Order: sequence, then structure tokens, then C-alpha cells
Amino acid sequence: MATIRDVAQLAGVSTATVSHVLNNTRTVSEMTRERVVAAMDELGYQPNAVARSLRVNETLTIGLILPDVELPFFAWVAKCIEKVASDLGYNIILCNSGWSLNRELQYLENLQTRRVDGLICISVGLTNEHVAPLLKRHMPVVWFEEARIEGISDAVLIDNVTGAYEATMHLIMQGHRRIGCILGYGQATVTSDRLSGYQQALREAGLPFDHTLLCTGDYEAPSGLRGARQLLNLAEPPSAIFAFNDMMALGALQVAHERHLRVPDQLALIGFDGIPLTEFMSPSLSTVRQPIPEMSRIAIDLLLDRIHDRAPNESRTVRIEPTLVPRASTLLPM
Amino acid sequence: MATIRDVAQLAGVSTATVSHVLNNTRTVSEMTRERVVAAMDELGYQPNAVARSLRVNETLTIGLILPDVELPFFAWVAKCIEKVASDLGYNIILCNSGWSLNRELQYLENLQTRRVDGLICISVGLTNEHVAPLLKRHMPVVWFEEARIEGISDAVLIDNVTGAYEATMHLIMQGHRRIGCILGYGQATVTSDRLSGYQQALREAGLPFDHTLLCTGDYEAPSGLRGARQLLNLAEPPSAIFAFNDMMALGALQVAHERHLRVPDQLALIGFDGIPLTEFMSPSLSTVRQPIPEMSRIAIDLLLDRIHDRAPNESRTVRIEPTLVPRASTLLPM
DNA sequence: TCGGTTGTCGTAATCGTTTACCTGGTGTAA
DNA sequence: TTACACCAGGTAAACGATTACGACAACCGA
Repeated sequence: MATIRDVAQLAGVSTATVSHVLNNTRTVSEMTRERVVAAMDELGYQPNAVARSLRVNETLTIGLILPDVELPFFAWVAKCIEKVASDLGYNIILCNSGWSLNRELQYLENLQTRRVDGLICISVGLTNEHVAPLLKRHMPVVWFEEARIEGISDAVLIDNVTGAYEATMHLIMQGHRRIGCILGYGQATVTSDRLSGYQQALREAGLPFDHTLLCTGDYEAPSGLRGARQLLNLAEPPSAIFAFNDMMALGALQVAHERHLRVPDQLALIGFDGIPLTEFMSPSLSTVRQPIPEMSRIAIDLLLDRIHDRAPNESRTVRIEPTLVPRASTLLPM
Repeated sequence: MATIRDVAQLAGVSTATVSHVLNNTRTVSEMTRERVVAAMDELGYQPNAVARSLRVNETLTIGLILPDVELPFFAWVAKCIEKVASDLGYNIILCNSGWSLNRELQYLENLQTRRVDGLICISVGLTNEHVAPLLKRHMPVVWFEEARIEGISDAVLIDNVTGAYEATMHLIMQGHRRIGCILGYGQATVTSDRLSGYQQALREAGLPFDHTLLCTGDYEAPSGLRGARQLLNLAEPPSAIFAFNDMMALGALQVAHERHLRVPDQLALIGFDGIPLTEFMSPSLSTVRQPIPEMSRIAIDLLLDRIHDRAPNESRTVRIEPTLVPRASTLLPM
């Protein structure tokens, strides 16, 4: 494969000149520039980004660690982040941790040896002690959506408490008094924050908190199905279910259909996340939308600030307000 | 950041020795090995994969070009391919083309300068002339699922004709005589192959081919919704709809609900792809399953064969048989 | 004692760029 | 004429690994 030296030789100039026409980094007379360009495409020259990276110590690559791209929410995140990054000339290395701390750690190691310029993390298990070494080596990390770690690196999070509060309050306004909850993983702050919001709404509305109305899922559809069955089997079943994400709400919706419960008359349903799919469920699913495109933009901005050393020393946390999206699964037709 | 030279110096050996203990590539006495290892973790040494790549001319990186990770089918593909690749020590660079030939070409350029070891492509617009230069530079390409180009590089495809044939035949066996079709992009071979399978089944069953029963979508949910509405508005509407992928079937399902048509009694529905989501629709969606995990394994195998020069000269095409998955959306309860 | 074998490890070139520093040539004002 | 600025472009040292060669010592059998 043709190298910069081959081009230089063919054009009768030095490699320095070729490099400079390549990067527009010093003035080159029109005549020699033309000769260089001609040589380049005569040889089909493709600059070697690996060599460049070694020399300038930047790879224009960002690692993205997430639990499972197959889940619509994470797929949405991956798409948005990739879009923002590639528009700025960065590539994304996709790291699917499969909810495993072990794999997260492997990827962390791997991405370090590859010298990615930074990484965005939706992590289930990483802690301060895992990440501190990266920061010491000037490899910035931005946390996305899940607030495991604050204070040591940047983060873009949503206000889960308020989001869950609004979802619950919305159900209450629709006249519901017994509202079931399908939670996610217990250890995730996402889960505990959403639970707080739920409780806060109940409290404010003067409704009792009944822990039999809670059941635990894992943010995937089958667990929503199990959870909904469990809740509907109660002696005094809820008239509405708040699932802590859209996929579990989808599972719950399936239960409603299998039991021939009309939605929202006999069972109202609301999810969380606002994945595009919710619009195409039947009936369309009410949800709390996380503005993933904006959050992606912010995450990359935070990262690039650090990469280019134009960020303050202390860590920054951007907290975004999610928005309630009421749809057919909770709204009685007029 | 510590380099191999720092380690060598601290351990009192040459860089060659450090490199060899790092890669187990020649015998090193137990004593010096220990000293080197000790030096490594005293310095927190992280080998530099960029430098290594430059020297050995391999990046352990594979590019993955696909139209849209947000769509469940492609997300599924991305996950499976990433899994297989990372188990073999390869990383995946995610390239989301957004169905745009222009972006595909940009990524092609980009991946070449990054010297990825190979790439897997689900392409909408690439042709021979775009890919030939890569092959000439010993950068193998494997086509996935869409058979735009055969004969010049390897491919792993499914037998769309047979898959569509089986889906249609399944509907016919359930007693349907008028079967609507929601197609995908016209230019994709995926689409025309599935159409052939549909027609073949009709022919074999002695049913007439009625082109008013066809309408065109774009493989996303809203187009399935539009298509189903159009079909159901016909003077003589179909009793079953075969959507050319699961997401369009999902859109059609929504129409069935909005019109209070019981599925499958009044309208039977079948999709294509077999994305995990189909299991959690209500009712669960019949489909034709593409065995993506196996196809991913094969795609990577084909690629690695080429990368390591142990493949025959002629290109190889592996054609996989999809399997019919009959579920509640077509099967009348016993 | 000598030649050969084995075990261990070092020297230095190389991969393909970028870039700090230097070199001539030319124009221009004093 | 001299000094200086300015323009265009070359030289060669990095960047951090891998690896082809070669060196040296110890040992062994003849």
C-alpha cells in the first residue's frame, strides 16, 4: 500500500510537504500542491490513521459501553451517540457488556490499550476505583443516564425522581387510586430514584403506599409480563400499572390482552424512556420521554471538552428533565 | 504514560525481553520474567495497541456498516456480531449509514484509513466498483443479509425466496385465499426475493396473483401502518397480511387494533426476521426467523479466513435457510 | 580441547506519520 | 551593499511497539 514516502518521491518533494498539503498546515505553492495531489491519486494513496495516531497521540475514537444494544432503549442511545460523534469525525467502538461487570472491566482494559480518546459509559457495576486509573491517564469518562458515580467524572443524567413523579401523578389525575409498579434492578440508582418519585406522588396525593403493589423486574419484556400477572392476581389488583421502562410496559400490555382487559378502561399503563417503539404499540403507550438526542450531544460535548483540556477541574453533572408523553394507554377517549 | 522502554529500564532488561514476556513469544527465564512483571505493575504499564498495530499491520478491529441500529433487526445483528468478534479479540466500529449511500462511502473511506482488518456490510447502495479497491488493498468485505453483490466478495445471506414461500404457504394452509403484502424498498434484492417467494406459493396453490394486494413500505413501522390501512380499505380486503418484516407487521397490528379486528380470526398477520420483540407483541407475531447468531458466527469466520489468508481465491456465499415460526397472530386457538 | 547445541537476552531497524528546526532564495527598505 | 522579512520546502527525530539477527555462556560428548 502506498505510503506518504511513495507520494513524496513521485511528486518530487519531501514527506513534510506531502503531510502539509494533506493537513493544510502550512502554505504550499499551488504548483507543488497540484503535483502532490496528482501523485496521491495516481497511487491511490490512503493516509494511515494508525501511524498518525501514534504520532499525534489521538485516535479520534470513543468507546461506548452499554448493557445491551438489542434493547430498544440502548439501541436508540447508540444511534444518537454515533451520529453526534461521527459528525465530529470520531468513530465509536461498540462495547456490549451484557450486564456483566466482568465484561465491563475487560472492555475498560481493552479500550485503554487501544488509546481511545474517551469513553461514554452506561454501566451496571463500575465504581470509582475502576475508573480513577483512566482519569489519571487523561482518558475522560462520561456517565450516561445511570448515576452510579458522581463527583469524579462528568455525567449526563435525567431527573428520574421528577419523571416518575409525573408519570404517577398523571395516573392519579386520571382517577387511579391503586397504582402498581414494576421496578427494575434494585441496585441501580435509576430504579431507586424512580421509586422515590412514585412514592412522592402518592404522598402528595394523600394515597397510601402499599408495598404489595410493587414487584421487581429486570427492564426486559418478560419480566414486565411476569410482574403484571403477579399484580393482577392480587386480591385487590391495581387499576393502573407504572412500569419502570417501556419494554416491561410492553410485557404488561401483553398480559392485558391475554386477559381481555381493555386498555386504558380496565387497566391503564404507562412506561418510561420514550423509545420510538411506544408510538406503535396498540394502544400507543404513554411514557416519560428521555431526550436521548440532546443527551447524546451533551455527553459528547462534555467528553470533547475534557479531551481538549478546556474543562474545569471539578466534575460536571448535567441533569435533564424528562417529559411526560400521555397517549392512548392512559387517556380515556373523550 | 509508561512505555515499554520504561518497563525495560526499571526491570534492567531490554525492550525485546519485555515484549517477549508480554506476548509469550520466546522463552524468558522465570527470574527475569518476574522482574519484568513486577516493573509492569509498578508502573501501571498499559501496552499501546496503536504502536503495535503500526508495526504488525493489524488492528484487531472490524467495521460494521448497517442502515440503522435503532431498528430492532439491526440492533440484533449488531449485538450478535459484536459478541462473536469480541470473543475472538476483535473490536467493532459501529457505522450507522442511515440508509444513505453517501454516508456508506464516507465510512468506507474512513475505515480504510483506520486500517480495520475487514468489514461487514449491510448495505443499501454499495456496488462492485466501490468495494473493489478495498479488496485490492487486502481489506476483506463480507456482505450480510442483503445480496447486492455476489462473486467479488464473500457473503452470508438467507434464502428469502423460500422464507417468503413458507410464510405465504402457511397462511394458505390456514385457509386464507386473499393475502395482502406489505413490501419493502423496491431496489433491495431482499424485497424482490421475498416477493418471488410469495408469488411462487400462490402459483403452487392455484391462487390468482392480484397486484392490488401489494403495497410498498420502507421496513419501518409507520409504513406498515399505512400499508395495512390501504389494504383494508380495498373493496375486497385481504383476510391475511404478509409484511416483509416484523416492524411493518407491528404497524399492521396496530391498525387491526384500531379497527377492532380480532387477530387472527378477522385478520391474520405474519412478519419476517424473527426479532425477539415479536414474541412480546399481543398477540405474539408469527414470523420467519433469520438465525442471526449463527449468521454472525459465519460472517466473522469468513472474514477471518480472508484476513489470515486461508481462504480460496473465489468468493464464497453461504445461504442460510430461515425457519417459519407460527404464533398466535396466524394460528386459530384449538 | 574443541565443536556443537541449548538457553537466555540484547541491538537496532522498522512500521508511516507529524513537526521542530533549518536552509535558500527573493524582495525591500535603509 | 547590507540587513531583514518572508516564502517555500527539506531534514531528521520522534511516537511505542515487534522482530530478525547476533552474542554470550554453559554444557556435553568425542
